[in-house]
Amino acid sequence: MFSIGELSKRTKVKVPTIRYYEEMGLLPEAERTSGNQRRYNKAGLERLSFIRHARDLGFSIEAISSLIELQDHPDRSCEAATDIATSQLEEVRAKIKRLRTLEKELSRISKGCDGEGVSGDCYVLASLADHNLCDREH
Amino acid sequence: MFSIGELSKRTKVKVPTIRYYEEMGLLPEAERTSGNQRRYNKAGLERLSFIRHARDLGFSIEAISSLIELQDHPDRSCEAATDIATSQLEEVRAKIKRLRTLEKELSRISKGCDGEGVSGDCYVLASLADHNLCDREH
DNA sequence: GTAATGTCTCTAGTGACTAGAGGTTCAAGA
DNA sequence: TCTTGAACCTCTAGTCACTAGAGACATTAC
Repeated sequence: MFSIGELSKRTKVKVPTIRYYEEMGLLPEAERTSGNQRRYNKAGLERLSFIRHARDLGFSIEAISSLIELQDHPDRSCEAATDIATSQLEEVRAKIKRLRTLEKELSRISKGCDGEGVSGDCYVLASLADHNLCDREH
Repeated sequence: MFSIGELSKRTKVKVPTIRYYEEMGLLPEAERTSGNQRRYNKAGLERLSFIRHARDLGFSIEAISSLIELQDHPDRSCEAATDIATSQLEEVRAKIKRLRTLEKELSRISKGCDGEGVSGDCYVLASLADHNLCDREH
């Protein structure tokens, strides 16, 4: 059994974040010492690692809730889990696509001004003011 | 002179968002009718278009504040503007990089399970539980 | 025994909006 | 001129996933 600080060190999840996950129902309510401090065991460590890994991959708290629910019932169909992962993948792909468009446009705009003139002549500011100076939709 | 609803239609920025921008100081306080309703002119339309364009490109409210400040002083050096644009570009590139890593990992994980088994055997859930099943850092 | 560190709960703040309540003003038609 | 209905006003609270801070209590090391 170890403290919340120790759990934090091992998982690299900050202490207030651990308490937050407990409040959100991602972590079960922890056991307590006589002085009311939380104590964790290996199961707690594994669950928090799971959460942290899923968060790192961009899953929402809600999605992680569903994934944990499934993990706790190994006999259920895992269709929901693969659905969640697939839609997360699609979201990531959509974000990449959008960011790539932004990147091209920002890169073009940035190159238009070396920052050595005055703002009245600045191509960056002019581009933002007038959408027609843009190459593509964004 | 036209109403906030008309401005909203022309810029495709929602009415409450326009009021929010005013509160944040991005838009100057609008003129009012005797009945206290906001009225805008061409200058207001142009400024809001500028803001919307910058937001679409991912600039923060704070960054836009600085850009507007420069726009209002055409005689100042535009170095700050190019700096802001460049760092926005770098941020976008960093995000893309991270998302690409996530995409690869999520794609690999998703392919590991067709969703037809039970969750006890699900590769998606197993991968999340055990970081060692991952190909790379993320 | 004492001091330092860790932990507790609670409230409020972040960014960029969005939603809703409850009330007022405007523009158009009768 | 009157009425109706849409648009507008302010204010508060909610979103997401935390983060910061206050003030009090617990634990650990010496």
